[in-house]
Amino acid sequence: MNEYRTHKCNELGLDNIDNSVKLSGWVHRKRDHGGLLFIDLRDNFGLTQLVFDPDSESFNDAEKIRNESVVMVKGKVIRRSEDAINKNLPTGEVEVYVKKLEILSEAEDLPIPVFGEPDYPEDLRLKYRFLDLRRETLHNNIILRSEIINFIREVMKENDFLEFQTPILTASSPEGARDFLIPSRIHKGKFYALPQAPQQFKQLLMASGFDRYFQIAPCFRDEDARADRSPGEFYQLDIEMSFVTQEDIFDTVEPILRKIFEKFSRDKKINKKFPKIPFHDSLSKYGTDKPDLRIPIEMKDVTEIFKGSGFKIFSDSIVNDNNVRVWGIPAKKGGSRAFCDKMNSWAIEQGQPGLGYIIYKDKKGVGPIAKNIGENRTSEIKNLFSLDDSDSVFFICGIPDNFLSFSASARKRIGTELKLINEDRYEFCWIVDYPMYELNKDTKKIDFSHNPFSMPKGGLESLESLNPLEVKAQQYDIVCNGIELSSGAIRNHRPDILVKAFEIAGYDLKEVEDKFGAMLDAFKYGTPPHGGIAPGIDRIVMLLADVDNLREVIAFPMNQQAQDLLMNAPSGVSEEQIKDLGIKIIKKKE
RNA sequence: GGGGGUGUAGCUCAGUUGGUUAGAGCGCUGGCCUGUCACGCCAGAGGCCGCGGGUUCGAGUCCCGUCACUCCCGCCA
Repeated sequence: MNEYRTHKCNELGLDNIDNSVKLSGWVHRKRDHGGLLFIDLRDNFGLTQLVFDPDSESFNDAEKIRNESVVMVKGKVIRRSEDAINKNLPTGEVEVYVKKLEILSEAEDLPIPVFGEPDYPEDLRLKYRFLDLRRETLHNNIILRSEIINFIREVMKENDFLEFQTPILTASSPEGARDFLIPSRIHKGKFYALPQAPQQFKQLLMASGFDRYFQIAPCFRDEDARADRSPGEFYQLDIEMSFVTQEDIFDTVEPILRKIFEKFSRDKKINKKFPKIPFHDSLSKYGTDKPDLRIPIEMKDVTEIFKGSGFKIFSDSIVNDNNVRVWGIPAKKGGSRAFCDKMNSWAIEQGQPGLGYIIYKDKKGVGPIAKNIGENRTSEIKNLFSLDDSDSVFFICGIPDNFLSFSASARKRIGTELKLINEDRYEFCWIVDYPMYELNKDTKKIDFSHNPFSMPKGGLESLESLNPLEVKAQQYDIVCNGIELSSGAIRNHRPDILVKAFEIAGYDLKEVEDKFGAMLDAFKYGTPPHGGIAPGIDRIVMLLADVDNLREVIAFPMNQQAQDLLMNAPSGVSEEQIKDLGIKIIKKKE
């Protein structure tokens, strides 16, 4: 092949017997028998076993070399004897008898081992990320990521999307997350911001007549991290389309996502048609707008059944406050005292008063609640949830807004504990009909609940005639296995409707012109109806790599405190640099 | 900003009711070993028990504080 190798480390087989070959790679593992020495040589592609015996001139070098050193060997491919074949290795039928070994780069003692990839603390893995990245699992995840992105480009191109680049240094925008700011040297006292998403740019590209846009877009938000949220930066498959309705976007994006998942999912199945679940239905069935549909549990409102019943804790609350609801969470095969008590103590740990339940056995319901509400109501509940002997049902009572997130985690907990989750599936759904506005709990003012640039359902008319909290947006999310992949919307491309929409949220015309002048301007000179979506690339790869942490699919991630332990960012800078920018550091006092 | 978890050898972890010299496996170093592929066997080095303070005759162990990492809440149009 070249000066360093004739073959890669996954290539040699019986066809190459007696060939003289050259291989280069890392010393993965040594097995030294004194009179005979084996080295597994590793490169990006695979492993090949090297053999040395004391006759080889390089035997001494090979004995001394440390793991993870980079070497080049010259030798002859020989057939392994029948009992020495390693079936786990694609090259396991042969080995290379080494005549010459040259050390290209010697490794010191390793701070983290590559071979066997034992668990190591994450801060060490991040500090020595280049070693961590050599380890098989992470190495393969990053290769998978590359292949997925490559395939995405192919599929997008097939669907007539053009790929664009948009600015990284742009202007701060008032809505949304905290911006990363870059001080301007030329315009002292002014700042660029890193884009939270290329939202306005992609809409401007539609105004510029490009019809279909996509970008593997870096997005920057200065917010705190989660396991499924990197601090600082992440990538979106950013999509925008002209002359489309919400349905057109579903019809385009759903097959694209299915294609990507089918290609890379190995053995997991994808649901055939992504159900469209209205936001409010999702909340009342699953307690969240990112439901994990692998859990076959749907909650139901059972307030009417408890009203006037003998279970005073619930029936009194219902009478005292119109907004109080009782929800039931069915638990198939959860009808054991041990399980229900376990759930109850878990609920108490979560700061709840408890988690009441009915267990069904011998054709009837048992437990304190069943006793208090009587046989009729107990069997009404049984029928409502189609329950049977050895099933149970849990109850949550209160104001839904307050218990929503608890109900969602209870549902998830029940599903996990009873092993009801089907791990072999990707269950996608669309969440639709998001409310346009919501009431800010602190200020009691009306806020945009999601993207302020979404087109309200019913256009100007509904903004003018409906209670703002009733207005739905042409806004949607796509969710897979309980992970929100993306939000999207049909955009509000009409200046009159846009101004009205902002007016309702308390912005006057001048503010809108100030902050979104370019877009508002563009809309004045002929802009097609358009909309889009932006699925998170990191999360897609995370799902496909079947890991539960984003750092397992990002080559050089930051830790949870938003530090890059490898490059040592963020770091201090010189007085000179600070002065140049015309800014001052306020020292934190101890 | 708040809450939970963790912190003992390079790593993973054990360490009894507060009681002598803090252990094991992996890794590392040295030695032996011609068919291993998680090679094997023998020996050795390696510890501020995260850090600071307190209680006690005595603290890895109890108390207070603090730091680091991680998970979650807030936040993420």
